[in-house]
Amino acid sequence: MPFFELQTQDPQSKARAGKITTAHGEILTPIFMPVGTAGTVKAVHQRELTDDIQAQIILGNTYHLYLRPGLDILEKAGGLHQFNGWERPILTDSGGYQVYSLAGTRKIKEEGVTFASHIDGSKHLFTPENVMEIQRSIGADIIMAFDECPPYPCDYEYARTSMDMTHRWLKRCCDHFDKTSPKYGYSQVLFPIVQGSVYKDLRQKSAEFIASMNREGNAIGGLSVGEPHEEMYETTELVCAILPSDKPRYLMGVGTPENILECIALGVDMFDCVMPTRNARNGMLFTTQGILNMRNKKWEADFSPIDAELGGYASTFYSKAYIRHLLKSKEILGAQIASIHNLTFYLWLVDEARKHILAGDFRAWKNKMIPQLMQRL
RNA sequence: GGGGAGAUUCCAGAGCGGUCAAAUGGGACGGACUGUAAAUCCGUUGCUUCGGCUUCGCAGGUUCGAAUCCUGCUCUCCCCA
Repeated sequence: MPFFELQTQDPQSKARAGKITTAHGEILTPIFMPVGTAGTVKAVHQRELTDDIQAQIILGNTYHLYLRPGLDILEKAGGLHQFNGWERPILTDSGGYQVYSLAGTRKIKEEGVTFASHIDGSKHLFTPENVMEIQRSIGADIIMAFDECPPYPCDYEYARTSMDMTHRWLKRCCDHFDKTSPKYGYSQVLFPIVQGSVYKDLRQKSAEFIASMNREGNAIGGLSVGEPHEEMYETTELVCAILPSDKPRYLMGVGTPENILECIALGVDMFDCVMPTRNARNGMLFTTQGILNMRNKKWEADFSPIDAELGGYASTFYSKAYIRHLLKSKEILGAQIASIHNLTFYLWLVDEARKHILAGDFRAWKNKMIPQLMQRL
């Protein structure tokens, strides 16, 4: 069984539909992957993820899981799947994003990155080699290379130096990955990550290097860190043109519904983002009709459902007024319902995209949907 | 009946002669959030024609100047009977 099967190429864009096969099941692409950093998609049960949201794969995070609960517990459990009861595929990020987000508490060297734990301040060195080991212990189906996600803006010299180091780290990741074995009896694959900030020559060089490593799939990192959308799209387009079309392309950390549809049109197959869950907890709902800030007074007495058209229990059973009440009262159920709804919407979005790719009218559908989905209600 | 404490801007609660339209919380209203240090963070919250103008239980008074000091009144709360 091939890891990736390209099923349809949209005639009017670079959009594709495909199928990824892992030891824990298939993933139909394009796909959105809910983020479950600490072994949980925040505020959402596994059963809700499968039955209501129809998530096909979720993320975990190397840095967070290594610090807590720790590798001994994960290994005793038999890996993350056994530990959290999620039987479908898992992808783990390598901690490369924490090199960016925890910039204040880490130090980068050629050997690796030393983090001061955000939990207790203790020092931990992450190297390409031990990050592979940690991800073997976590047991994700897809694991990520250890990289540096540089900030934006980022001057050319920094971007180039950082990219070169990420490439050297990638070789070390691949070497170590290839000479080690899975710990739980099923296979894992390693995705390398394109860097190079917003510099086209660097991105081209990086994409060529990453493609040459010939792994089962490839990722684009270092975007959606504050750059203008145009730069994000141009960079994604340039990189997608170089990354092989017979392997899945994963755009890390993206994004808004608009970002996702535009990048599907550029040839991206996989996405992840904290936006549907974090923003849900903070009161923002994404719906088929547009974006709602549920804390706004205008929903105070609106007893219509969140999104009747989307369907699904959380989106149709509860009224806007009730959700507003829960969120304003900081009741836990508000975060739960909002998170389930937003993820249901995100999975609906990529499923619709896939259907329209298969039907051959993706581009027209995308152009019609973006203004509708992004309007503020 | 006796003794004591207090009334501050939506609420709680600082302030105790000028630097006070009045700290700090909360609430309310608005905003941010993109490989999660996030159930988090930020802003606004008396009126204004932006010169100022009315506020700190009520009424007087002292003072160059009062939320802050004095007198009376009204109302709360606590303790003992």
